[in-house]
Amino acid sequence: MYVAAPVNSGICAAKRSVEASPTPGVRGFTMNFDRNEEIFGEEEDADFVYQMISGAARTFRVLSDGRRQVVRFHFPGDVMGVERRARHRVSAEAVNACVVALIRRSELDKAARSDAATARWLWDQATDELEHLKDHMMLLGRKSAAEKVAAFLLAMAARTGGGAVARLPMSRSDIADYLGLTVETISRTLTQFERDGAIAMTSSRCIAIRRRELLTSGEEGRGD
Amino acid sequence: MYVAAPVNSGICAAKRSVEASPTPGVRGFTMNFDRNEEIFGEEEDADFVYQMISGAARTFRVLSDGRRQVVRFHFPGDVMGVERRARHRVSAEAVNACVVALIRRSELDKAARSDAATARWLWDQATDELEHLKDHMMLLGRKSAAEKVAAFLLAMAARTGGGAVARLPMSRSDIADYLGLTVETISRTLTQFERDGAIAMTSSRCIAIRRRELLTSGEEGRGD
DNA sequence: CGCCCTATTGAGGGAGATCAACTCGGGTGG
DNA sequence: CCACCCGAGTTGATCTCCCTCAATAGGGCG
Repeated sequence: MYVAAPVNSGICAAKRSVEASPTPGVRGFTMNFDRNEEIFGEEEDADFVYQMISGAARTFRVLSDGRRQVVRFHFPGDVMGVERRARHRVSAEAVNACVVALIRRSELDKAARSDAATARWLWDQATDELEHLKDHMMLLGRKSAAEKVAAFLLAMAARTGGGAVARLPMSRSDIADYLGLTVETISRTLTQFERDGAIAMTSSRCIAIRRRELLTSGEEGRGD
Repeated sequence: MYVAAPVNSGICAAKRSVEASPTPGVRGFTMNFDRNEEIFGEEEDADFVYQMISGAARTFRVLSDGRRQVVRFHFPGDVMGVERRARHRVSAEAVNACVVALIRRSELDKAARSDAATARWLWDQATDELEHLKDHMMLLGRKSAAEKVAAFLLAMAARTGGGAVARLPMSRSDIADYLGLTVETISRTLTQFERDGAIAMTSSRCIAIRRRELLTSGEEGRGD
């Protein structure tokens, strides 16, 4: 069950700073967010596109009864808030303290119309997300808990430390809502992986891959 | 909503025919496909973008052991095969006999660079699919079988016959692989809905919505 | 009419959820 | 420095929803 995180307001004044452009041809500014702070909300006007500079964030949707689905975790370089319509379709929160570059959508659109590199960048961001979501649909709809957790560990390991160690900035609850499972199942599955010798947990947020082959059954091996 | 111009069918012998453009500023040609025929395959070169003229199609991915996830059903006006990379990430098949317009990707890209309307059209297609996939992730990850089937029925009813009747061109197996369930569960859930008086099944492929309120619990009511 | 594919129904089992207790670890204040 | 506290994580017991396996019923087309 998702419970809204307390948001420390009142420090917004100092948080905004003029900054160099993280994207081709468009200037933006950065904001700092604390752990669990909202970056933007579902149904909010999609006036900005957000690019992660440092830290990690999650985008997600919540049902009226509190069930939550994490759509994606975002790391430095990743973009959030690219939408078709005037309003966001997901909410975004900081997983840990992070810095985010905000680019005004109107300026980005204008730049994209004249600058091919910006248009291309925007297109790549959208189609990159499409690919990710298609992959993740296969996982959500058709994979077992063990396969889900294994795939997640390998993906997290791939993006940090050369694939040998998965560092997890997010909580078990975040992982559960990302994989369509519960925290208990995440925990039990990791314990089982450790018993099998597939992984070693230095701490709950730092997991070494010991025997990759035990985690790769059901992998699709596209390797791009 | 894009409505297809009438296309002269019945010329299956010569499946390819030069045809007018379904998209702004780009000429394409159409092809006819029989039920269950492949339109394009995963890992095939993404040389074309495909627009449905008539009939229905499914895009999907398959794991090595045969598990299948249907990503989306496509109806007249919908586009398939918009990709970032050089190869398709999903396969597409005809659900029933259908006509599809093929637009060469290289020409579409060229047109998009010079023509704002084409660029806009391409962008809308991609972001439209993004929205759909985000909606569907919530369904796959966090909804019960009854909620999944109910949402599917309402979505299908919405696109045919003013929302009162859902006409289903696809099989139970297609629906199951779309919703992350089994055919048996689909069947049982529909039977239960009928017992509850929520629906009436004229035939297995034609379902009337009788008491919409019984199907809308857990709906998110965005209404756009 | 008979065939084959699709859909439905039934019985039983299992993967993962739920409910509950306990442990761990990091931060805070005395 | 240590006791305390509180959130995060783990573990256990039980339940249940949905899957699996199996048999039966339609329904379209030759």
